[in-house]
Amino acid sequence: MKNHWLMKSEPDAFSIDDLKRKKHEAWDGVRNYQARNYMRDGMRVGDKVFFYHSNCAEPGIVGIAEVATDAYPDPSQFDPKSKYFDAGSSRDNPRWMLVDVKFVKKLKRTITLKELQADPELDGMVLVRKGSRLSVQPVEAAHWQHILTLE
DNA sequence: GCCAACGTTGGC
DNA sequence: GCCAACGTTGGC
Repeated sequence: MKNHWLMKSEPDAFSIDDLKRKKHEAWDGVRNYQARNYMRDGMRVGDKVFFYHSNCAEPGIVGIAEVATDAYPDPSQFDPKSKYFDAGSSRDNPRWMLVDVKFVKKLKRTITLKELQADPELDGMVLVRKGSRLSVQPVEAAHWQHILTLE
């Protein structure tokens, strides 16, 4: 049984169009343990991912991606020049893991946060929980299916 | 740009 | 182990 996920990205930094162009992307820079754990322990190659635009004029789900690799150490944690450098991590015992994702499709329209919040079918979804900031989060199968019907 | 909510750090 | 201070996320 495959799991479903949602991953947030700021479109100014990396948008669904960037993923479409590059086809494939290492999801680096996650520095939250819960999000890391989902990538490291929960994700399997082939799992589907909602691509979500955050911190922008119209936050919402804009596309679908797919987990393309197993988890491996995020290279940026070892790079002193990277803003994601973590002096507390070592190659022997890396703190941060990531997966690569690949482009599947761009939705015909943005399914906005506003409509997701207003939809009673999505009660309890991590994304719409008050104060939820997780940038990598699981999506229940029923919620996934329902959201697909909204496109 | 503001600020509420949350996670992390570090003093004690 | 508590909790205040700080930094970050992300909607608005």
